Amino acid sequence: MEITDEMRRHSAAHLTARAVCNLFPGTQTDIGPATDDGFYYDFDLEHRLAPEDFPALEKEIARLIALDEPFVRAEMSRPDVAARLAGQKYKLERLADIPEGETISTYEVGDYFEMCRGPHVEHSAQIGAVKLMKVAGSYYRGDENNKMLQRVYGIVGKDQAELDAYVARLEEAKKRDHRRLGVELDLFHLDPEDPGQIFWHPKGWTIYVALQDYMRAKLIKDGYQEVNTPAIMPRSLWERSGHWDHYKANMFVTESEKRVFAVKPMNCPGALEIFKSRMRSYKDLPLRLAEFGHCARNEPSGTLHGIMRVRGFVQDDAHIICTEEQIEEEVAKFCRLLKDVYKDFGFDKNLLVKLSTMPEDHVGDEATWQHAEAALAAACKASGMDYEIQPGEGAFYGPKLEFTLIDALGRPWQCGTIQLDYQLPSAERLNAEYIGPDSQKHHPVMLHRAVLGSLERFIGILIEHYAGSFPLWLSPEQVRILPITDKQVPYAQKIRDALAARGLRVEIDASADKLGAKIRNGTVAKVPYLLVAGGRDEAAGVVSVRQRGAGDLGAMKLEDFIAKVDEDLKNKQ
RNA sequence: GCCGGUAUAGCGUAGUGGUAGCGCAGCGGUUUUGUAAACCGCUGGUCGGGGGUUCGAAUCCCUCUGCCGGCUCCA
Repeated sequence: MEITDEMRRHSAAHLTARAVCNLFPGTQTDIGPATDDGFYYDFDLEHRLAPEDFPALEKEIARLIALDEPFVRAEMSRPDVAARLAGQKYKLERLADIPEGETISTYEVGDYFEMCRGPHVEHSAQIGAVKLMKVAGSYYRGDENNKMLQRVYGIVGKDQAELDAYVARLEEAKKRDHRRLGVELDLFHLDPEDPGQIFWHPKGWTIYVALQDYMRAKLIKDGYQEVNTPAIMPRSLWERSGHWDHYKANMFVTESEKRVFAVKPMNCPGALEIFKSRMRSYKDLPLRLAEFGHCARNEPSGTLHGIMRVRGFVQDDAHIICTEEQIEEEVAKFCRLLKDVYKDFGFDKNLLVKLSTMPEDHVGDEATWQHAEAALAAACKASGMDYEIQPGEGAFYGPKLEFTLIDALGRPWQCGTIQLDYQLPSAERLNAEYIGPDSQKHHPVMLHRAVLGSLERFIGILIEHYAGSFPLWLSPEQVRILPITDKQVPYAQKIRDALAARGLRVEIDASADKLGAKIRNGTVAKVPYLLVAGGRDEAAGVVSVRQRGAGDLGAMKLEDFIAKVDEDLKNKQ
């Protein structure tokens, strides 16, 4: 039998549970699966587990591995399993979940018994080396109304060397963390006094604007019209839209002269207000209204994360108001746009596509839902993207496609999305109408969609994706000119003016530093091109080009450098 | 919001009950330099806020806030 990583991780989880039970008698165990990069196990015990407990636990795990006992699989009857699990209340509840008639398998290693589907390693020494990483709270069955258990996370290596290599990789990944690079590269800061709100510094805002301009050009090419709607809108509107009932806890509410207003958490009502501002014909559909709308959501404090999850952010939002027949083509059109955009950033294998289907709590009849889900699926397939289905994870008003990107530490973030909405334009909500070919009034369907998701989150992903070394077109400082002595500063200014006239973002390092230090500073700042301008260069009318990652390219004429830069910009390098 | 951890200068950190240190950055000066760090000097901290224990608290306790790791939720 081939021993897989998953088997070793899952088996390590069992031994971790055994170790915790050995060291802390009376521990209640829940479940402990393998994950993409290790495993976890959930426990309920009096003692608060802490990293200080890890050395003792790891020692015990190592001891159990060294015993090299076999993992013995058995199939047992329900009462027999229940008898063996006596006193383990979570295990017994899990046992009760298993449908009648299904085979119940168990694994036993030494004196440790567990109900488990497996598969496992044959004997414990095959696990390798185990390291515990962190302990965190986790609701039983993932339900916030349940008791919070203690979850221990661990990683597994075939041997100590592989484990060490994995830990080293994690350390490297941490260096890409956007929270760290954001400060190091002077892109933005977050003020503890105003949690979840971003202060964009000149360099970060340059990236932001470059990304927004890029997206704007794509939208206009794709038949969108850009609009802008108020940041603060009245309670009455939010009541009609349904947000007051369903989303109030996440809204910042304010007041003026006894009237209540809320800062918008979403842009959709604004778009529909524009649609409704005059009589519309079926000939106006699909109407694609794009908005870089700034939204404020009062997210729970524990969910905030750098610039990925904040309370103030801008979506590259758009609302497509169309007929039901137009849904499929509009979704397909969106998928093509998204794919085209993501390709420019090299997102491919770290992209997950999910189709979230009808939840239990939903509006609308089932046939409509099925039609809508099929339309999303077909459009997704038509653009050549594979998706996985998340049953019951759709919004109450419609199904959605979610496009999730992975950050430096392997955490998923939903970025792009397209959601079908029959509800908001309906008579019960904002009552949007158009005149059909039959001269009668009809309610349109609305698609909420974003390609990047939020600019803030997407830039966070980009910082980690590029490890701060942005491609030329996004780099806040594209070229830095390094005069070797004060004498070349006028020459440097001449070059700077010539490049700036072409729209490039250029700075001069006129400090008293030596060339070596200027190069180091430019390298640390991850500037794509450093142009050395010394006496020799000035005499020859050239610049000595140093490219990020490639090093010294030697001297070249300014027009040759410009041609090179144009090439990079064209290729989004 | 929940569970756990944590908080020392802009950033990285030392300091376990007895006068808050170091590196980098910043600022001033000297140096005018050819491909990853010149030299000298200076500034900067009511040790996250509040309360308590103590003759004395960065250090021990309580509490609030932020942050970190997860969970729930989400762009």
